[in-house]
Amino acid sequence: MIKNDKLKNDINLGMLIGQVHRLSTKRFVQNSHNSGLDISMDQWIVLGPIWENDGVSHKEISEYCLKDKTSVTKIIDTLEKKNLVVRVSDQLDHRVKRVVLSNKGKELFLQAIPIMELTRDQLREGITEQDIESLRSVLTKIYNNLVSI
Amino acid sequence: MIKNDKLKNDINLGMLIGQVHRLSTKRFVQNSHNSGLDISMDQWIVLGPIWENDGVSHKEISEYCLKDKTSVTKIIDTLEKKNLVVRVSDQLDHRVKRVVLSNKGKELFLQAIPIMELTRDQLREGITEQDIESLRSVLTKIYNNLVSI
DNA sequence: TATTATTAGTTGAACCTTCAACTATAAATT
DNA sequence: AATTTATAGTTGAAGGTTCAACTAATAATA
Repeated sequence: MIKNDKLKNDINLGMLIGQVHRLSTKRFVQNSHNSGLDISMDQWIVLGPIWENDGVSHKEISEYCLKDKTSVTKIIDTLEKKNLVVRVSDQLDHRVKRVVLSNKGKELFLQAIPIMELTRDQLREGITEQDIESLRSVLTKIYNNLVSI
Repeated sequence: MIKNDKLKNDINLGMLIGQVHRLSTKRFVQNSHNSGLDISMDQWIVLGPIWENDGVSHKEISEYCLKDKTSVTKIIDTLEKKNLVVRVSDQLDHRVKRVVLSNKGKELFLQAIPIMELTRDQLREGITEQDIESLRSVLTKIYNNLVSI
C-alpha cells in the first residue's frame, strides 16, 4: 500500500491530466472521423500557426504549439505526405524552412473548425467560464514552474 | 487569421494541457535519471497498483491507471523485459493475467517515491492547495464529459 | 580572414497511444 | 450439450514524443 496519501493524490492528479489530454484528442479525432475528415489533433494544432501566418518557420511553429522541434519535423512530414503543406527553404537564411498551406490544406482547415467547436462544446458541457479560467490559470502556473529551470 | 477568438483560446487551452502533461512526465524522468534510476512516468504509474495490490490483473491496472488495455500490455512488456514484474496466469480464469512485482521491482518502486515527491514539489511551487483542488475538480468535470458517450 | 560557437532542422532508436483484427477462454442462450 | 456472445489480453501498423547524435548554415570571436 502507498502509505502516503498526499503522494497518491498527486499520482492521481497526474493520471487525470494525462487521461483528459488523451480523451480530448481522441474525441476530436472521432468527431473528425464522423464528419469524414482525416486529421489528428496534433496535425490540427500544427496547421493553426501555418493558417494564421503562411510561411511560418519550424521554430516559430514549435514555440507557438509548445512542441519539441523533433515533433514538429515529424508532424510536418505527415502533413506534407498528405499534401496539406509544402516546405520552402528561406531565401536569406538557408537553415530555415518555411511552411506553406496547400489549397487542400486550407480546405481541410476550414472544415475542421466546426469539429473543433463541437469538441469544445462537448468538453465544456456544464462547466462555467470561471471554471475554465481557473483551470487555465492553475495550468499556467504549473507550466511556468516546469519551463523555468 | 483565426477570426474566432473563443476558438483560439480553446486551442491554446488544449495545447496547455498537452504541454503540462508532457513537461510533467519529462521532469519526472529527468529527476529519476539524475538519481540514477531508469524509469518512465508511465512505468511508474503502472507499477503503482501492482505495488498496492500484488497480483492485480491487466484489466484492473487499466481501470486504475485510466489507460487503454493495449497500453497496459505494452508497458508491462517493458516492465517484464526489465525484470521488474512477472506475469502469472490466473488459476481459475485462464484469460486473466496477474502481475507480480519482483524484488528488483519493489526496490525500484521504493527508490522512485522520493523522486515523485520531488517532482510534485517542483510542479506545485507557489501554488495553493485550493488551486490544486480546483484544478482537480474542473479536470474531473471534463473527464466525466468525455467518458460518458 | 580563419576558427569556433550557435542555430535550424533531420534522423534513428526506444517508448507510449490508438485502432482494428486477432486468440483464447468463459458465460449466456437455445 | 451446442451454439452464440462477451471478456481478457495480444499483435501489428501508424502516429507522436523524447533523447542523442548528426548536417548544414549562420553568427561571433580571435
